[in-house]
Amino acid sequence: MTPPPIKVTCSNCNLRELCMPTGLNEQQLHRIDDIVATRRKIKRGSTLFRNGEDFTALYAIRTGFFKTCVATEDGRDQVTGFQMAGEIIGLDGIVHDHHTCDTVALEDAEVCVMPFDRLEELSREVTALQSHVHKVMSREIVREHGVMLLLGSMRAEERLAAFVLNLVQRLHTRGFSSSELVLRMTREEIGSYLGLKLETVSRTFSKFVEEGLVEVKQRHVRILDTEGLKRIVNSQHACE
Amino acid sequence: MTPPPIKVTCSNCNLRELCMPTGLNEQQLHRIDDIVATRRKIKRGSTLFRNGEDFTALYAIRTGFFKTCVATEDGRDQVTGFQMAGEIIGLDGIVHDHHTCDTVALEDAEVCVMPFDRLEELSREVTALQSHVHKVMSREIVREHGVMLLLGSMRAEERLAAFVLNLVQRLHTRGFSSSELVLRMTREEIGSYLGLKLETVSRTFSKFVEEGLVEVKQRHVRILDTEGLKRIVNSQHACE
DNA sequence: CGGCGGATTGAGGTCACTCAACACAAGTGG
DNA sequence: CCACTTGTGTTGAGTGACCTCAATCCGCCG
Repeated sequence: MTPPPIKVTCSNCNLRELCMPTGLNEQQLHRIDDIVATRRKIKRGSTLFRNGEDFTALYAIRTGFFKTCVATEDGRDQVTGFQMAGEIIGLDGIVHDHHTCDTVALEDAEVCVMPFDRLEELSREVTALQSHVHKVMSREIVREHGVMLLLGSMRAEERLAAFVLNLVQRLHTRGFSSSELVLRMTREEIGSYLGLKLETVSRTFSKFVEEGLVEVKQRHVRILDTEGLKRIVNSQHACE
Repeated sequence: MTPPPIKVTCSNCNLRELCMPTGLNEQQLHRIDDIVATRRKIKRGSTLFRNGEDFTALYAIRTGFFKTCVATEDGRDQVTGFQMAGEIIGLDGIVHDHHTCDTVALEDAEVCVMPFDRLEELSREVTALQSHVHKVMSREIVREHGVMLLLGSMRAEERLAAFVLNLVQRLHTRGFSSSELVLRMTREEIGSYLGLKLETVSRTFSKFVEEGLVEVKQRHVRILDTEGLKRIVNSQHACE
């Protein structure tokens, strides 16, 4: 069965700079430790929460990789984001006290459970925490603006280039290579996120390979020409 | 004989239910009046704030109609939303202390300026306000999920139908007709929001007219068959 | 080894785009 | 009052990017 919940502290977590406010004093840091009630492990393929479930907590990803997706009544669904270590998920649930999207682990994962009532309580007392919560939500809004721009005005090549660059950049800030990455999601999931069909994603990858921009072996991607990818992203009609 | 000037406050504002928390007691209500520092009038066509400007306040729309848009370096831009009375704008600015999008008045407008530091201060003391701020931000995140779904997986007719239904529904909750509306934006702005070209928007409107779903005379739209529009939105091709 | 999910590639179709002409309303100045 | 402009909206013809359908391939795992 599940092992007994392990008491963990933010104050000694190496992801602290990613998911918690910085510049706290000793006492504030210890108070923040109380926010994380438990950790929870999620097996690859299973959900952290589903559309319709009660909202009780935000989750900070400790390890692993997630996708979030929304669905229409008629069954279509749309991946709204991919999340990795240090990122916060569950913000969608605040407004109606239940979640409006599914969050699925794309590899075995572990999250810190932060009960939202406790988070609100403490952020009334610790200004830095309050500010942090606001910034986390605002960041998500800005991120989604970027996705809307991508979906609304870019062509396939631009979307995929932007996607790869974004992923590798985020991985880089987490200490990984800035030129190599392993995709944790299928072509279909990439396509759903980018508003493309999986075949188009595949073809576009192949085109990048032909042009010498990347090497692709299944889910392993090596970027050969970062600047070339950037040029694709911000030039509506690549003139070469 | 002009009536004595009535000080406009949140506590006697008829939009209170839309932009402020409900269920406050007398004392809390008066404290909230202090949030609104000033009001600001914005002429049609001019901006409330621009990408890059310092973030200092959120704005509650009292009257008028806005669009927000983001832009790429190479000049393309994307309308990320249309906002009307009672809605809150400026949330994008919180994360980096400066705004990352433009907000333009599509008709003469007036907003309540709510300095964000004061809002944070008061929401540390008034729980209902804190909760409200969180919900406003979460609502924006959920709204954007919906737009991503629209941009990522719907065809032109579905997008436009969803757009019109959304607009008229929001107008209806503000006391306007649920079957008639005046578009405050151009076809091009609608297209930018929906990820379509203006010609496609125009053609799709014409198609709706042919099918007897709506009447369109320039920017005046009368909905003849709400159910028909809804059917277009969630069952265009429900085969998967 | 065979089966299976995921990825690639090809051929053909279609929806939305591009380019272009025209319509229409409101405003401006003669 | 009209001619002219300007901004906006409509419509048509042709094109192209992406989709659909289908076959095949690859890596993984029992």
